[in-house]
Amino acid sequence: MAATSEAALAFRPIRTGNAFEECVERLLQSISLGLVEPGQRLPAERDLATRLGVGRVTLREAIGELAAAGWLESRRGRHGGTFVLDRTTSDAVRRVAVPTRAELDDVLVLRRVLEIGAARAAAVTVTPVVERAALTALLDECGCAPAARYRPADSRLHLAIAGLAGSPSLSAAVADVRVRVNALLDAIPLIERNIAHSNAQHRTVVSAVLDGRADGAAAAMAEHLDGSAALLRGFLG
Amino acid sequence: MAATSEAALAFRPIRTGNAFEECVERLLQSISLGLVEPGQRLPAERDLATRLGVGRVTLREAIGELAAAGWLESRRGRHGGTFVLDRTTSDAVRRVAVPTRAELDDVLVLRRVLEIGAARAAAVTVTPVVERAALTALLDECGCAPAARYRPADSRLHLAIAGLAGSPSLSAAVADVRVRVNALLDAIPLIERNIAHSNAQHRTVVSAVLDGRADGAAAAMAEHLDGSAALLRGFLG
DNA sequence: CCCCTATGGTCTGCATCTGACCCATTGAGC
DNA sequence: GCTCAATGGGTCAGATGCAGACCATAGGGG
Repeated sequence: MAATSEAALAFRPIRTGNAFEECVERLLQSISLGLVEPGQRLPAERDLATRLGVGRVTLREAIGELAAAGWLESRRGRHGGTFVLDRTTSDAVRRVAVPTRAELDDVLVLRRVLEIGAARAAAVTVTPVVERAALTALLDECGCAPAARYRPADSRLHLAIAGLAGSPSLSAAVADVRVRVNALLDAIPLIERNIAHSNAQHRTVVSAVLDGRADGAAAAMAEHLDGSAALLRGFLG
Repeated sequence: MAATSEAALAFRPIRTGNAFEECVERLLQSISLGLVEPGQRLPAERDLATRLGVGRVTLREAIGELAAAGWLESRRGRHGGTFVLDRTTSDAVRRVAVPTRAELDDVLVLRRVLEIGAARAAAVTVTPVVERAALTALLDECGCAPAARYRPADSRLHLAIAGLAGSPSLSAAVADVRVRVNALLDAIPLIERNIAHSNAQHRTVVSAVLDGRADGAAAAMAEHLDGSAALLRGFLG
């Protein structure tokens, strides 16, 4: 039995899909995580292709697909570029493959470990004088965002907290796991009351982080995540 | 400044190398993490290629490279296969690119978050009656292993603890970060006294996990990791 | 002894991906 | 108004990667 799980670990897949699909995914993720906002311009194709480590043709195919789906728009010329559209129409018909119980547990356990650990590490590392302004601004964005834009604002705040830990790899891992969780959250209703509750918990987390209270930050984050996990298990489990 | 780090996150590379190189890496990792042991047989090429998500030709090139380097040996025929060689000769001339201070911090912070979180989760999930035997066996392996085989035994124990959390994604993340840390550890001397110290800490961690003491397991793991981190920072930082 | 089976070894055709090159478009500044 | 620079748009050759078919080899069972 140990041998089975060790083999699963040793011989797990190297590549999940082709470069084109991964490009589409990554760009969609950047939008849904709020890392690039409506109206904003993406880096130039040549630059972006280099950063993503794919060929320009491949990147262009991905951009083309997202443009056709109404997420992006490309403009030529001197100050042209590829721009993120607003898409408030919320015609996002998300394909939400119903997750297995095992898949749900998998991603929720991973998120718990990563985000609680990141919050704790952030509290230890933080220099409040520098970070207070940024974090409170993100808190406000969460508070003011209309329901349709809540998820990206929420993600940005969480990523900012994780980023304070100072480990790019940790930030990337948190971003990846949030993408997986967001896909699940899109399958369940977004209730106004839950948003308010979340915002209160956000304030508690940020306050603990800024005060350097590691255990407090971890506990507050744990409570926050467990609330969202309970929602997911209730609707999907 | 926030925008910079967000861009770095959103537009980070999709693929780190080609399929062939990643295959070589993965197979080497499986060996160095102790997931496949000397004398053991790998899955048949067709099977392994499917699991890794690469073509059989690509996998064969990777195997060929490792065979040329003395890590693997292929035998044809009815009960043939690809076997892991012993390589106690320790002629492993590891290319150890000296890491930046930033890279060192990056990987150590990530490891801290993942492994402490995993140990805590393991303590909550564990069913001692089932797991006690497996964990104590791995503890013994660590205690008895000659210095040349210590690193794999150590890794197997850590991966087993992480595996108790029940999240394949978490296990994979721990495996990945341990590979990175092991590469650094290979660059510094392996001192007998440190091994003894590590083994004592291992016993404390396993005991806390089996008793279901989450905070105790986390604290013990933190102490263990901080010791190794201090060594790395001392030699490399 | 012969045949069957599970394995590594090899070849071929096709899809994908990449880097390099040139064209088309737009607006800013001279 | 002209020119220039920055950008998207497109094409092509070559490299890489992949699925499938087939061959070669060794051992086990009839």
